[in-house]
Amino acid sequence: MTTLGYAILGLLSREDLSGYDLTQRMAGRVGYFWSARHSQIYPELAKLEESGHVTHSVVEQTERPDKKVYKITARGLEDLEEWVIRPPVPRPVRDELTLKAYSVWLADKEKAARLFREEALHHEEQLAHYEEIRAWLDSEHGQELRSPESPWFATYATLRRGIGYETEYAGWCRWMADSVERRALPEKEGAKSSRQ
Amino acid sequence: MTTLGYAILGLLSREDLSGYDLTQRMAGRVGYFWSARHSQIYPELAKLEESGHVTHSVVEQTERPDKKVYKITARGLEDLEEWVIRPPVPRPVRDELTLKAYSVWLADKEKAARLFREEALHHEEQLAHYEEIRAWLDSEHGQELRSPESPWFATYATLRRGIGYETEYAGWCRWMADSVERRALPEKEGAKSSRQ
DNA sequence: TAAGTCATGTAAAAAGTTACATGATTCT
DNA sequence: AGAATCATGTAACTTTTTACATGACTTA
Repeated sequence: MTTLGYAILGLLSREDLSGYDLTQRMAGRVGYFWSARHSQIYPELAKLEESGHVTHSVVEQTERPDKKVYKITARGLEDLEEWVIRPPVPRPVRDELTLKAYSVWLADKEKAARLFREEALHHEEQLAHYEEIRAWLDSEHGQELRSPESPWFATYATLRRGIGYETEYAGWCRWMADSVERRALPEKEGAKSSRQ
Repeated sequence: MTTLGYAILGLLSREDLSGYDLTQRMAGRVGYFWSARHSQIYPELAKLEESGHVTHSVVEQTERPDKKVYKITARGLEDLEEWVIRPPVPRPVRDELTLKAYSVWLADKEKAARLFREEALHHEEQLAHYEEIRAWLDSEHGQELRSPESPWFATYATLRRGIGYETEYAGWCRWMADSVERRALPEKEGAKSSRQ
């Protein structure tokens, strides 16, 4: 099974969902660390059904088009559980902005600084968004967040990863912008700021 | 042009290289944030030559097979410079371990802790490797590291990103391992450690 | 009435990985 | 003698993105 298959099972282990619902979840939530378009999701659901990992039932609606609601099977849950603790095959990181940084010595410094400031803003916005979710999670599911058996703990765990990732990325972007303008702080200070 | 094309131009802007050399660089160095196999590199070089971004000359060798050494053209340098300051189209992040974390509530907690400890080790090893390179860079090119016109500054910039990334990732893995075993520190302490 | 949302698919193209293919030289 | 390195390619397959396709209902 593909990683996308497990991403779908991970969502269906929490609630029954239609292909359309899954597409929405893949844009937000899970989409922060794995994503897929509906053109990938619908065929994958068909494969998951054929292999016995999910089943579906048609839900008739009057005000909306009818929909197929998918449910994870016992087999699906088993395979998902087994996959979670299996070491992932290391995939190469691909980060275009860092690749740009590798050639930044050739570029117009003012424009480069503008680019990295702009990117820092994007990551800070994403960070603010994560912090909002964190505040909501904390107020609504405070206790469960510390219980590893709760799906809310798992949601919180991925959120923490997102917060750490964006914090580090935004800090690096700011350091880059300052550095290309030769406004870099002395070495030790610079290192501190990029790590927050 | 594809991002891979710019990755290749980024390497050729620093030195003339054969397809084989480029393949090596894509495994280390640039490979830390962009990578490609030789089966992708050779066809891409042909395209870059056709579009006038690179040229090649055959270097005859006696002790090794002859090789084609590629050189970036003025056109190639121009396009590379322009690409560096162009905002990257945001691509979705795909991180399988974080996806696993999203379903960790279903898994055997002891095995999950083992997984995250193992992954923490991998990231700590990568971090140690980066720190070695940093020490070497500092001793060999100390002054140039602060000059944004120097390729060594650009190398150092990407290295800093790698160090920040691995530091954050390893910290999160440790926090995950501790948390699934319910050995998590109180909230504020946990947050501190995951950010290093 | 036009734009947006709900809902599900298929097709074509691009990007990336794995496998196939060859051959000389060098190191163990 | 066999494994590893240097050196360059192609083919098949998988994964992902973009585009094509349709249609009902709802909101502005």
